[in-house]
Amino acid sequence: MKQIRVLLIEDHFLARMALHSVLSGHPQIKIIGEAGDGESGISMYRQLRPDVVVLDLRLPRISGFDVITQLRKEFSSVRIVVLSNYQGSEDIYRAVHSGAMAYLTKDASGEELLNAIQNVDRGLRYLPHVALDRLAQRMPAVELTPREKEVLVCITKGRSNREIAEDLNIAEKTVRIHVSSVLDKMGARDRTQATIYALQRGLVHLE
Amino acid sequence: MKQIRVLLIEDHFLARMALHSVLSGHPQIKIIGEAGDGESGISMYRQLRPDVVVLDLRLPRISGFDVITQLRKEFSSVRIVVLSNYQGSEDIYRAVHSGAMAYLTKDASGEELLNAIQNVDRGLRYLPHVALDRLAQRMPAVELTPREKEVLVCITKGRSNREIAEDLNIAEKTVRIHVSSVLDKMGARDRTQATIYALQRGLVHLE
DNA sequence: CCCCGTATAGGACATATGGCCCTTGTCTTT
DNA sequence: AAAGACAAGGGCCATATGTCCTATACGGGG
Repeated sequence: MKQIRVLLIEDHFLARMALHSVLSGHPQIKIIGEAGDGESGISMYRQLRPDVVVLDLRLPRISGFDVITQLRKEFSSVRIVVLSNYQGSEDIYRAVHSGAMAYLTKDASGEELLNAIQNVDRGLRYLPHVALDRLAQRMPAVELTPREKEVLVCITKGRSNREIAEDLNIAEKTVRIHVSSVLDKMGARDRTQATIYALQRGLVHLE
Repeated sequence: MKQIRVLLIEDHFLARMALHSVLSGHPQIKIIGEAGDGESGISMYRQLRPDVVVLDLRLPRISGFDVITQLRKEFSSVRIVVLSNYQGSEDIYRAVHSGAMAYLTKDASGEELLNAIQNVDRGLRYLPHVALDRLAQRMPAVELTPREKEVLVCITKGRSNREIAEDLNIAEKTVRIHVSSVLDKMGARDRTQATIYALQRGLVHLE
């Protein structure tokens, strides 16, 4: 029976231990490598050519998204299972559209993880109901323009229109325009709601 | 050599596996029970009387804080190590003041966890620098009154002053008063900043 | 009994915010 | 060449937000 060769890319020690003990208990899985950050994860992929990568999205230095993009560029057939703490629609969307084949949150069960890995190894997607719901819920995906994203980030930092104008070296009038379209596109009534939605959807993150 | 008898209270399967594999690998630790929610955790404590409890703060149904409070009421000498995803000062503060002896985040190393358990078993506190920093940082802890907390919660849900007035059945004028003192006490300039701070400090949580 | 904290609320006021109108200039796509 | 998206900005205006001052009422602690 063919074993699925798995590479773990996960910075949290405890989470790595968890994955290790769940997966190594299963005869069909063989963990052939573990990386604690994106760069070493990528270079281990180059050397080991695993069947499936299990990837955390929040990594030090470079993000999980970057890892997906980079791996897809070099190895278009790479099979990636994303394992994230965040269930914001934006993270799911970005991960799937970067080329991830599965998206699990860290409250997943062992079976779910196993199923995901097996499916992904066969080239099939694996998205739990929650993830699909979030994606659908996001669907009215009115994309923000780059400038609007910048403005949104400022808003979620608690900056006033005037301050944003100074930050971006534009007139406050222009900031208002951008704020208006951001609110419109996000379905928010004011900047506080926009901030909450942006955080919920994973468009921005705290700290 | 005396073994430390540990009870795990943690709802996430993967996290339980992680704790299990980290701790059971160490000869000085013996896991004598695992619970997936607060109620069963408390009843297992009554039966097993472990030396140390390792507790997650986010649990289904009743919170980790409630577990701490309840256990402290019945067993004043209970030794609790809190393991949380959240590093907001409010969570740390509430956990420590409820009677937790240690506070670790889930990016902790194996050694840290082990040290924490050993210290706590001997009746000593174990708070990493980060946790102490957060506590200190919180210190200008101007307590919000009950009403102000209610108002703050409404604010962080994106409600307008008028809506809050309807929610709480008071005049909008009164809401403004409460909002003002909330902003003042939190050092925020407007409701958006208050929302951000409240989330960062763990005073409220999303979803 | 009086003071303080809390919750309630009115009046007045300055400013921030957000909506609606319109214009200009630069790119890209058709 | 025309159409469309994006960025920048002016003018006008209604309303939301937040502050200051004053006042009433309830409750507990000194």
